[in-house]
Amino acid sequence: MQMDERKKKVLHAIIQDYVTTAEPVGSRTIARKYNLGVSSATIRNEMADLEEMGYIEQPHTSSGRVPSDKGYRYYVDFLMKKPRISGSEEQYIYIQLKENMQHMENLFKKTSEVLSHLTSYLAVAVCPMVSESVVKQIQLLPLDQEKILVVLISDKGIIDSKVVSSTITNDVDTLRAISDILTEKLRGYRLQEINRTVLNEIYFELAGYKRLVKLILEDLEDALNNSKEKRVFIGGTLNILSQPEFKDVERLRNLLVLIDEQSVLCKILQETSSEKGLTISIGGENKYQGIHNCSIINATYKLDGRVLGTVGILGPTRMMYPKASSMVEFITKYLSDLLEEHYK
Amino acid sequence: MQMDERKKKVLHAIIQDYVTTAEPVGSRTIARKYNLGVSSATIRNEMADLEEMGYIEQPHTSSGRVPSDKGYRYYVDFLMKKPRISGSEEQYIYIQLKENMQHMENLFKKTSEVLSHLTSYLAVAVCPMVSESVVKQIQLLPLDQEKILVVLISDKGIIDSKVVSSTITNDVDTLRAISDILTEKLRGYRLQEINRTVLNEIYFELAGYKRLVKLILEDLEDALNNSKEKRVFIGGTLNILSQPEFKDVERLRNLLVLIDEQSVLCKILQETSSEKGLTISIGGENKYQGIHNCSIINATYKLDGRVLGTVGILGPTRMMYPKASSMVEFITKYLSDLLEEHYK
DNA sequence: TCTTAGCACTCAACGATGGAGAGTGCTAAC
DNA sequence: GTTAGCACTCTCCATCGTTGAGTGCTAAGA
Repeated sequence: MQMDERKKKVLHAIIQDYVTTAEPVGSRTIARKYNLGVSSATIRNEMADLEEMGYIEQPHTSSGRVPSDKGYRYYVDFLMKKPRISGSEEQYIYIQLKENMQHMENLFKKTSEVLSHLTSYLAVAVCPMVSESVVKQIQLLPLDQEKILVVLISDKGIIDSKVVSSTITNDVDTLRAISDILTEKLRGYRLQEINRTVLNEIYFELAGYKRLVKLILEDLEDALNNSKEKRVFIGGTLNILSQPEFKDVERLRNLLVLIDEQSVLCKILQETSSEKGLTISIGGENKYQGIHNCSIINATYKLDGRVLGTVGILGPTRMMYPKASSMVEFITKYLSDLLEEHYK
Repeated sequence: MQMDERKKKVLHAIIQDYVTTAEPVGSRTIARKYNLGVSSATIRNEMADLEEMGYIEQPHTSSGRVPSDKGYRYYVDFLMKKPRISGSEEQYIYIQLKENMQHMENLFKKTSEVLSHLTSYLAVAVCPMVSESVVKQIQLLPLDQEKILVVLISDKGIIDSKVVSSTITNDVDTLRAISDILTEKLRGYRLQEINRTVLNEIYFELAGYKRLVKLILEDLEDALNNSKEKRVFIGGTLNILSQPEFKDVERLRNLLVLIDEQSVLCKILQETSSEKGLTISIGGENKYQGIHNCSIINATYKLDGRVLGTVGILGPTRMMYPKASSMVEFITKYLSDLLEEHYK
């Protein structure tokens, strides 16, 4: 069977209607609300065809039709038009994000808030991974007799600070000297690139402070390992409660588990995203079982051509794809611009 | 009417049964399961009395009884015995918390996780307020041509670091000099005590860097203001989904709003807690409307005799008060010990 | 050949009906 | 003061029409 113009229009109408009402759509509704110039009987025939082709489904005989994953996929790929986002929304994004440029974490926290607020879905923003950062400076500060503060500064201003206990020294000048050597040796490396050779050099030069250096390097490694779970921000948890598909507590649980275990969510987002712009995963296309009735729209932001992280939206399969897509696209583009401007 | 021994036993039995089953308790159930040595008819008479006194309620004629807020209050005040927590639980707490002593934030995050895990309710841990901290050191580090990193170190190792833009200077030695002056002037003050006089002194001594100093002091103030919302950790969100009282999405929403707006939750906890140990607020005793069907058990932890913060449990009014109380009490006591040991 | 009006059919949703069961209050006997 | 017995109440649950939205099919019309 072929997908002719009228079938496309009918499919489009069904999806539009279903997305707003969340109720199965009948042939009469289509004939009345979307004037395609034909009667409900004709629509009925088209719908039977669309069902045969797998684009729509019938929850039970004698109910209206509901789009299938395949139907949404066709819609997303060929039918929908991404709207330009409105001037006021644009302004809102500009203001909110610019205000929070200072701290990387605040920036992405705000991003998730803004995105969820503008779309009424769940929004997820993944901070740039520490492992992608380039070491800029390491500074040791004496806290008191036995404690030293280690501050790690990266090119993107990501800072990890940690208190390390050491009885070896707390002399300001000694610590400064150690800081300088560490900085000199490690500057310019990405955290994940730091290798045996460099470490050996450091151990050699700072032979007298081996224990202390070891603690500091362990700290670095910790920062690497912990970074993943720490750096996911989720906004709009409450929004999902308004969606009729989550009126059922058991379904809700699936999602809340994800929110609770941020690392899983992060992984899903990372895996889904592709290098080139916007990605949309619909229902069963998602690998993770728990979100087979959800869709994810996400996009990556970049600095210097390198992909730094992902921002996305998670909502029911019955989602306002055009608006959500525009939002995600716009916000990641703007994030890239901001980062470029600020850290270049 | 008087509260005699048998009435106490009946009330105790009703509460015990209702807490485990979540179903209204009938006279026969009491007579069968809790051998009080009398028949169901006698229990029935006692229950009628207890209802008249306001300790129990009947959802509708011909259903069993349910404890009222007043009933729980009587139970908590006079009937329940707080159990000693088990050795394995004790060990679990010791290990989990000790492992996370390094970072204040990790410690309290873990506290909320441990507490929620051991009780199956929602657990909330409030980090020591920054405003209670005493300034120990302020350090300025040059990041690049235009940016300076401000690190604030307090007596309890709480650190706030922020990037400040300034074109005035980025000379290492100048910054060090400024750091020293700031540290000297502010050391020993609690953040909330920093007053006009001190600030004027600082402005006077650092007249040439007024703009920079102003930025830094604004940073301090920010740290103060933001600290509240940042420093609440909530564990066990998923636990509440298992409670039958939250099978209804609308009720659930009330709680999730609280979790989303952590500042409110924090405030509730602060207001509820009293100086002297454990506090229990039952149902309607809570001021906040949204949790009139919840109870809060919380206690404060201290350092040096000063109350630093609060740790608590939030669950349905139908709660395992004895176990939860013991847990909260034990964990706050242990937190106090840990802090004493570590920061004294 | 495509479109449409008409009609019989299906099925979820809703409300009414009527036991079954759990629990109560009251009374009278112990 | 306690208890057995009994009538009564009310929720819960399953059953059963009724209603209404929607379908598929057929036959007539363009």
